[in-house]
Amino acid sequence: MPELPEVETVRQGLAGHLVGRTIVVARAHHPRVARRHRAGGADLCTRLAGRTCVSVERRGKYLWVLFAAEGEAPADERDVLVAHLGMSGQFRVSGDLSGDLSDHPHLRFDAQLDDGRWLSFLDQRTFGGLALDHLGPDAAGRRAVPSSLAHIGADPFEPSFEPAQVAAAIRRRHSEIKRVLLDQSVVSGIGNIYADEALWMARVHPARSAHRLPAPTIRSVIDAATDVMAQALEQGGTSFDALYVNVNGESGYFERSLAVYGRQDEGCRRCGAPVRRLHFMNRSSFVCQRCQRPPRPGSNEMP
DNA sequence: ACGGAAACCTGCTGGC
DNA sequence: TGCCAGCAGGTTTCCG
Repeated sequence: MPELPEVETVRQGLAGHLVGRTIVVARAHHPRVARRHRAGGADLCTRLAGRTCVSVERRGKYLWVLFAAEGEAPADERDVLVAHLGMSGQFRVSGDLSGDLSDHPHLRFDAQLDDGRWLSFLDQRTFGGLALDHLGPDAAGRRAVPSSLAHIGADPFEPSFEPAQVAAAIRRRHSEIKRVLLDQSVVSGIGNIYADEALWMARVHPARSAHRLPAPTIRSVIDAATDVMAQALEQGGTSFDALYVNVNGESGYFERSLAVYGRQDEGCRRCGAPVRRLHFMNRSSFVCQRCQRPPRPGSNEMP
């Protein structure tokens, strides 16, 4: 569910409530919420108690809370709480529209803060999760990120993101362009919705070979992805239903702006031809078949 | 290295 | 009304 704009909306909301706050007590309510924390949920909660939040950061679809140093850990090795929302994760802060969540059927974790508020993590499908980690250098050596995220590439909103370099990396892949866009190690933050929107904007069919696309075309796909995610962020992200909401329990409004995603058999907003739904990589892709021409079978498109 | 499929989950929708 | 298949915005892992 949540892609970069939705996760960034959550990050901003969390930062407003968590920075400067200390965790009084933490509780895990479902075993899967801490499955990435090797020592388990009880250990996670014990270690979180007493920690003070310094900042909330993000790369791609991952969030992390940076804690104030305990002892003499160097600044670039500090402890963090890493979070991923998976398909249906939500962070909520009490005092918002949601009221008391302690009996919510999807409550997986919560923590009381020193201002009396509760931070709650709800997750219907339990693909999301939390883990304690520490900072370390990323693969490019450009930014301190949680050690478990070292393999994730920079996202388009990071200062270290170099569109030309990323375009070249994409072009080296002998794979379909949509598959490469969804590979978080190349560029992070893009999911199924914004991949389809970016490819539509750039008039590129998702099954085209990344290797055979002209460099300027790949660049235009990257620029389109950046633009569409920036526009979505301005509107608080994309919400189809109550599964995606910000920390106050409110929906985003970008759904009404989507050009192709979820618009099967409706008219392309550019040329009016019907939007088609393709089954691709075990998921759905939405394309305008007039604007986005498929690779010709005889073109040696996928060598 | 690449493509495909399955795994991890719950819940909703639509067809019969 | 009930049942079942299909589907959902993500990531990881295995297999050929």
